[in-house]
Amino acid sequence: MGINDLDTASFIPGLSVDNVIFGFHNNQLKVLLLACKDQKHWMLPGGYVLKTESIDAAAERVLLDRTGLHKVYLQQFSVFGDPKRSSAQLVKGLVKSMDFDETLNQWFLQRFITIGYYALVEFEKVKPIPDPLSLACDWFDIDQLPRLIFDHQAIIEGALIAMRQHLNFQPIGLNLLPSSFPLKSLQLIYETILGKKLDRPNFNRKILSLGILEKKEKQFTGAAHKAPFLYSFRKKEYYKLLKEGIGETF
Amino acid sequence: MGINDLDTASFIPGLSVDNVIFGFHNNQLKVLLLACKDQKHWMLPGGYVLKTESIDAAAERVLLDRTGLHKVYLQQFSVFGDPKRSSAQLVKGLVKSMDFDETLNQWFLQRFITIGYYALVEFEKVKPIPDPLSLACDWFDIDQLPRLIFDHQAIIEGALIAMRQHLNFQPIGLNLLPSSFPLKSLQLIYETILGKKLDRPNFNRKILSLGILEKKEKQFTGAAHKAPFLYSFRKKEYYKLLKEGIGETF
DNA sequence: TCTTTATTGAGTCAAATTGACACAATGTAA
DNA sequence: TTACATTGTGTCAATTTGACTCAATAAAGA
Repeated sequence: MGINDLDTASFIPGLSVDNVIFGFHNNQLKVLLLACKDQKHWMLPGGYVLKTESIDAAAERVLLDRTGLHKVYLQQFSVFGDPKRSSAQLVKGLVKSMDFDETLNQWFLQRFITIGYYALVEFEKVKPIPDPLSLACDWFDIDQLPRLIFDHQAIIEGALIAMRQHLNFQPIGLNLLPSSFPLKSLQLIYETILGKKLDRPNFNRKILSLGILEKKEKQFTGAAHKAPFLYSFRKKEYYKLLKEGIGETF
Repeated sequence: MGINDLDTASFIPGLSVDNVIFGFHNNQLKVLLLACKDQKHWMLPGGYVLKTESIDAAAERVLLDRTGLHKVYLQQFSVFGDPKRSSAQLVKGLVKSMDFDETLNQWFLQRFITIGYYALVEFEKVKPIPDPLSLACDWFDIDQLPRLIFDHQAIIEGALIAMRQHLNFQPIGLNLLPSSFPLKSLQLIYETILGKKLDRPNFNRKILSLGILEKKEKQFTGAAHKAPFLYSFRKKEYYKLLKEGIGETF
């Protein structure tokens, strides 16, 4: 699809969705980003909402285009609606670096309200696909993000904060990890999201006591130490617990 | 302001905000609603976003218009963007019962995406004010809601679910209660939001152990039983705890 | 005035959970 | 054969929870 084939007339004007796509790899939480054609900024994979489409469907569509993944865990978490969230200057620079016709220029220069979603995907299953507006599509460590366009840095931070608050209500670990995984991976996800270290024996004891994990065979990783057991989620039990909120005392 | 003075040109088309305004009175959680002019439905106080205004500011403006309150606790919780969320039939009926000019008819017939906010207000301070599009403005018990327009029932339910998940992160009790209050009121708020009964002695023990409440004088209510002590929030300590999330073990 | 009633404040106690550790087990590399 | 990094398991005191009692008290009724 060429750039100028973007059929702006079929989209709701002034509204976009942006996806913060999280994956877990090499013991690190990662975010999928697109390289702007100005060669200076990166941006979140985002898109527009068709006039007949639900916003959730729009977010799914964007995710499919960028990752090739269907049926991925997607959670709307916040709307970003500051009138100055996209600096007019930056937009003009970006638009100039593209090869837009007049209609498209107008489209990109309008004020956008964007709906933030975070997506949790299994890293290994993703084949990053750049879109016609970008040069590349790549994963970044959550704590080593490049310079981002507009308020996209704030959107990513918002997603992390939202995840922290959702940790006991949404199946976050389940969707980031492959079907079987060592406990340490789950612990690292919790640590990254909560932004603090957890005691390993205590973490294991607690997570196992919830009865949502099933022990599987050992994994021989080739690393110079004892091989860990693998676990998988007992989905039914996990979802049941999440309904009430895990470990909510009140 | 007359109905046809609504200056649609200055608003972002297709976008609205709806406020679920909660108050606590007579030991009940209540929601502020407006009566539609079709005499059949009630609706959430909502409004549109000015082209130069942030969405948060729009929600504040609506709240001020309806309650007369400034600086109220407002929390965005979800976007409702199903293309069929407002039945075309119902809209036509409503529009007919009004006295709109053609521009306004068009305005109301378009597809709207609405951003849901919940507001927590001190019941006693509110003087409900109907708007030009409605017949009345009144409080309803959360468990005795009237017939509501569009997806407003779902929006209210969404607000409650969001509050349940925010209970340990947002100052929910503080904003619903007057500056001093008996512990039982706070307990009732927790019970309503969580949808379950709590043991009084245990609730008191736990909430007091957090160190966020300050004991004040006794209150003589005129009721036929022992007068309860009043408490007020120690805001600084409360906010400090909320940053980490109250009672989050992981 | 005495009793009844509803509700509050405070306390008990066994069971469960948490936090802070120690220590042995085990795949690879030196 | 040893060293090393990391895993599985265990301990234990301190704290918290859940399920209760029970006395205190403000007003209403007898």
